[in-house]
Amino acid sequence: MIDPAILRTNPDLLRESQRRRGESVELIDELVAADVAKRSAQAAFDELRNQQKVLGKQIGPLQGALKKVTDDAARAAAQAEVDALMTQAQSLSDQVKEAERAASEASERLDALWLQVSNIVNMDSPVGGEEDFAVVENVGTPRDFDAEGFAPRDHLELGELLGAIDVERGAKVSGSRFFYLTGPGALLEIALLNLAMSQATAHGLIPMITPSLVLPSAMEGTGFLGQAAENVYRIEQDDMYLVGTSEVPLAGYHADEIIEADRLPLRYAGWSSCYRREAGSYGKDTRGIIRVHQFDKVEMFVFCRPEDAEAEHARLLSWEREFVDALEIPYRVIDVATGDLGSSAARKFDMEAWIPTQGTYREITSTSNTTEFQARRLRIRMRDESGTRPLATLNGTLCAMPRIIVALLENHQQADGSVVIPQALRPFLGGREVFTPAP
RNA sequence: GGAGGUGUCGCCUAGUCCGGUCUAUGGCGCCGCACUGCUAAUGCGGUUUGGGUUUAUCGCCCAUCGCGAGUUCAAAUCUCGCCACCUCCGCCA
Repeated sequence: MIDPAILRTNPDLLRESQRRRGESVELIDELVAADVAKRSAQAAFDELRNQQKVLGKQIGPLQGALKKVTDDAARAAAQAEVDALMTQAQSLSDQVKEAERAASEASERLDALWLQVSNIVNMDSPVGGEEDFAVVENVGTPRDFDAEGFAPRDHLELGELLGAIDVERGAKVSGSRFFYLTGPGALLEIALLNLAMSQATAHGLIPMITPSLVLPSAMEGTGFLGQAAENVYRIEQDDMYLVGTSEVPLAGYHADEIIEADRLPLRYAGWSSCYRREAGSYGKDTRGIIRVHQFDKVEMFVFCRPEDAEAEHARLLSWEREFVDALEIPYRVIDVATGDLGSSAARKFDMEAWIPTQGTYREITSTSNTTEFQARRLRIRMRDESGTRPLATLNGTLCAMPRIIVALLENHQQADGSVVIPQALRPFLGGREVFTPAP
């Protein structure tokens, strides 16, 4: 949700943001009208309610006094007075109820519209759709397998050769897009987890293991029930959702809280399974584990002052790069275009790893500055000298297991199908230097 | 899953039986001011959150007693549903 004051002071900013996203500009006009309607309905109710309270305050004492009157004539007079007030109060009560109904309807209409508005884009984000990203930097050099004299195997072939990945049995047990990590594959994930967490704690992030099943409020608050809703698993029987990222439980962690400014920034590294329906991606990435319904991920999440958010965003990106650098994987960083930001992000940087057998870069991390958007929806505020106000939240992938494993296997493979383990990972694999094909 | 109990403005707490000066009591903490060599102590005032009104200050109005409905002229208080926590029982990795 966006600061409602912007609607009154600078609606054109909202219109421009919607335009850049390729979303409805008319929505802002509806919003302006609904905002006016809501305020006037609320004011009408407030006024009537005030009258009702004033009247109510006269009735109580009068009724008390009535009991003490002994003189018959005086009693009748007092009774008449009470009756008159009661009559008045009764008709007022009907009006109050009607005004209250109107006010709450107007308020719900306004809220419903607000929920449709995506975050205001950062004006530095490249404008356009998925293909209109800007490349920020290329890091590392893809290997020249021709020069090395062999054709690279893809990650699935390598994974099966090493006894590390089993998608066939994944499909047998859970259907397509599910997999097992076996033997060295399982050890590799655990090592990656440990490397990620040791880096995260070295930077002062608080390690977290989070719920992966959440209430609708957490899902809605993080903005995943908008355009992204079709990719979310819902447990209908209990009205809960499986999270697609621990961003959801980490953001929700401080919902409804007011955090003292001197505790900020609060930085977390959450570990959880992630579930994605991958609706509408039939036929895409059907081979291997690039696109799966369930995987594990270490996600960074930050709560900070809004004025620090951009610097914090740069910091998250630098930590993502540090991790991928340590794994010696070639990659590029892209500045995601406005049409591809998702509803919550004002700006987003993705890291894309070079995948030799695809001859292209594929997304392995993503870091978003969601400014105050999620904090407003989740009612997370901070308190400093100037009072109480929403804070900013940011998130970034530290290690999404399947895609890191894909990049690792493909980029570090050797002609005989073995895979060299990057130096940084070896301490977490008992000093092992290479994975070799199972006999 | 069953039975019982609890939920009040940062923390603790009064109020709930029996609806109306509850404009929610008191303490702690915190903020401001005063007093005082300094500190401490003391005194006075302030201290939930959100919205509206106001150029702004001051102020005024509305909502908010776990959440939501209901009864009533009027709900912290009565009724119903839900949620969370605690105790006991049952079941369970």
